[in-house]
Amino acid sequence: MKDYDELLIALRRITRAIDLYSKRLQKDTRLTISQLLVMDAIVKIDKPTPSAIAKSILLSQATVTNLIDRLEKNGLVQRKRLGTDKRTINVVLTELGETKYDEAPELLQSGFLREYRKLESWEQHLLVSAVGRVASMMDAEDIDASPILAIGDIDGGDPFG
Amino acid sequence: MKDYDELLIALRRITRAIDLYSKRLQKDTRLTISQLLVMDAIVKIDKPTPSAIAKSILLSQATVTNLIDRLEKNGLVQRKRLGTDKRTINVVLTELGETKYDEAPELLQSGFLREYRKLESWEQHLLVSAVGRVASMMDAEDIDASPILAIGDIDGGDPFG
DNA sequence: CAATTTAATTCGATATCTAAACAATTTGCT
DNA sequence: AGCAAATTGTTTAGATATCGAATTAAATTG
Repeated sequence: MKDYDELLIALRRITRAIDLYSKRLQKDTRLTISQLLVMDAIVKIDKPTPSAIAKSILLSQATVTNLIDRLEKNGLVQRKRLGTDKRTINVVLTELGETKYDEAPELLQSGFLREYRKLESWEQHLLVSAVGRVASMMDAEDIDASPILAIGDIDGGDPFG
Repeated sequence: MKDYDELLIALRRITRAIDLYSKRLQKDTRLTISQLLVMDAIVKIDKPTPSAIAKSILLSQATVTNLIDRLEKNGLVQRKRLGTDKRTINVVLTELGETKYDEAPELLQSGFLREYRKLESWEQHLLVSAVGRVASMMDAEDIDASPILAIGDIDGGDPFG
């Protein structure tokens, strides 16, 4: 039993719940949470490029490319080269994309939102601030993050190539 | 701007931080967080079968099969049919697996743990309880979870308030 | 103009799920 | 007892998400 076991479990429950919700969304609407976030970013960012989208929703560029691929294949967005810099791509919603976006469901489980909205304002703030605190502690740059020492090399390979 | 945007962002930051840490672990030690959790379960459960492991670490059986495959391929665990019921499989650590398990790093980022351990006990409890609360609200069975309505209905909204 | 930087994509992994397939056991009914 | 039906344990198949590293193409710099 480690001192952080309970926290670890709670975090995994959350991660899993979000994943399962995303999969249910996909089944019902053909859109996952991540795909919806991309569409949301497209709507809200000025000239939405893949890199700008990635930055705004905290995903790697590679992941965003992948999500745009999928959205494009389903006819919800289009890639366009608009600017003078021919490397950059602008992503726009198609008409179908606009429609789906307007009809899009919430990004968190309805059961959760129902509960959340029942809370007193101070309780909501408490939760948000606690979760935000954990997030900050967790994604802070791990500066002394030299290799994790515990483990010797598994395959006996030469560490210096 | 939705009332839960901030929470959503914090949750995504956490999810991502965990994922990135898992990938770094994999690079350094050839083991991911999930794989370590499986090994942990094998050590702690009495006669560890895939289904018992799945239940104990909150993953689907299919995912656990996948993780065991990988651990087995790397020589860390073995599948054995021990009981009278020939359907069930027991998973055991190999000698190498034992060694790696003993040397295994923490399951949360060292930076996080450092911060976390600096907190007063009451603060730790506050965080754990807040995160736990969110987890409960999130993975509660969404009973009325008939299809997600938002899509294409929009004629008067939530039938139950 | 060569070298470097930047934007995007491709590549190769892993994790994760549901649904379907398979195998072995248990149950139920005659 | 005997066999079909239902259940249970595991794996397979087919998706998506996600990343870092390598690649490609275009722009910038020296």
